[in-house]
Amino acid sequence: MLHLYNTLTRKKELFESIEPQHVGLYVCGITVYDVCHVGHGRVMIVYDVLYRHLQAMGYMVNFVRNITDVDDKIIRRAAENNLSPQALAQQYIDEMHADERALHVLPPTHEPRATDSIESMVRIIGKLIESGHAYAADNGDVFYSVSSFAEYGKLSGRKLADLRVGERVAVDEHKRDPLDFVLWKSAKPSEPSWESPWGAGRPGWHIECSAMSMDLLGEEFDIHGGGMDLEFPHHENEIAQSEALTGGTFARYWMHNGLVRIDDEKMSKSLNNFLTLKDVLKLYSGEEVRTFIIGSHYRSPLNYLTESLDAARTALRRFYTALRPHTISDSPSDDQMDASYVERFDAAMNDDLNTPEALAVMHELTSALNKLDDAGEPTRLANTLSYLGGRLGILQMDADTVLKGEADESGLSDKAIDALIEERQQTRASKDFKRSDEIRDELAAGGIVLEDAGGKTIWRRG
RNA sequence: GGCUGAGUGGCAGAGUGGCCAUGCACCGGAUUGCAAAUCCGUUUACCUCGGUUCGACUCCGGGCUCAGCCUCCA
Repeated sequence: MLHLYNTLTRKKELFESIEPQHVGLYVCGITVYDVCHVGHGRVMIVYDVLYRHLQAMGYMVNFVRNITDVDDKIIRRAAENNLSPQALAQQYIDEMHADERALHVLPPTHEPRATDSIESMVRIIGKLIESGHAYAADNGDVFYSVSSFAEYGKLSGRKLADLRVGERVAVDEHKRDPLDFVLWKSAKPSEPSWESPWGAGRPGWHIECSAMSMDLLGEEFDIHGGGMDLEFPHHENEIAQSEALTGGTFARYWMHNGLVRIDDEKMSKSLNNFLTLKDVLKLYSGEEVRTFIIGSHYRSPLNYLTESLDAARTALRRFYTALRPHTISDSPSDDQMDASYVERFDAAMNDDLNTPEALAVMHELTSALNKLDDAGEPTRLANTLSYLGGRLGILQMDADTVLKGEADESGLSDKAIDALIEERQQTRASKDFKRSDEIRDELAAGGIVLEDAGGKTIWRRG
């Protein structure tokens, strides 16, 4: 019984899919004119967790996450770098995929590019003009007429009269109403363009999501997600275009994730205070970043704090330390797991993806696992912990490998460490504790921590 | 100005009308040659003012503060 908070109704609602056992999910992806920042990482991870949870519930999920590969900023950046817009976009698409892999984000079912759906956009725009919802200006731009759609504002809860038009941005003289937005932009000579009944041009931003989602999910689908900053105007405009076109409902459930802050200030490209995923991934593993992000609820603002990233690192170390001595089944059956923890985990996830609560269940499970001796069937709990980690996209690596980490260039090799540990064992056996402690200090200076357990010594980095 | 949403212990962060979140940090203890890891225990809380109630951090109302959107933005 999954409940999701629906921005349309401002309430948590029971999720019911249009078709039993199938879910259509559309997420606004990235405009590829620069490398991804932590905010993009949050979107990737939040909807990846939703995707995994829906699949775990038994749904066949058609997950579409688009790529915006034609846009003013792409054109400008490409010109600055003497690249074609296509080449620039491709470069950042590759970078984005590398970031996603590092964060253990599953590929969506479809990853359409705006430029592959131009025909659909032109078709939709044509129909909107026919039905009086859009008009072509004499300069070749086509605008959507906001006043033609009676329900405009229903997602973001605003009334047309309340919007502060022109306060921050000059109003385009070609618009009949200042709130009208562009569907088709006439192209300047050097820009990428496509032929249309209104002359050579390129699509506006909002229309592409309507076209791609309808192409791949149909006119009405289950869930539409994206960052909170897209709620207005982007998603409001998507609804206006799509529902004016079809006369029906566009997306049933609208989900919006909270924004990432840094030093308690909004992170954005225009403020130039954004932290790129690549920079963060130099300091923390993808799994650590992921754990940090699911450590708060997806609708809350998330402040990037070194302390919080460190806490995520410590939490993962605790999980992996508990798993380390056990042999884990890759896909454990129900009777190889402890149902009570799985139930509590599911209950948390079904409550609008309460991942912090889900992690709390995993921590309690870890405590229980650490308390058990061999007679208490610790493997069951270890399997459960590993399984639940997988549900969130973490804990899927070999514990020993993760905890040992990788030697940096100047660091001690695994072989050298093993040799020192062997020497320490001998000095300890002969009660030469002065020397054995020297060895341990030496290793500690190289970031190696020793743990003596059950007559054996194991080690980890960091 | 309009529309959203939020205010929880040293930090992060859930949740509930009356009983413990959880993790990290701190303190005490167990274990250890000493550590590490682990376990046990203790400490610190619910912005403010009213109201409802036997009882509110939890419900209702006012106030204060903060954030997002109203411009491109995930």
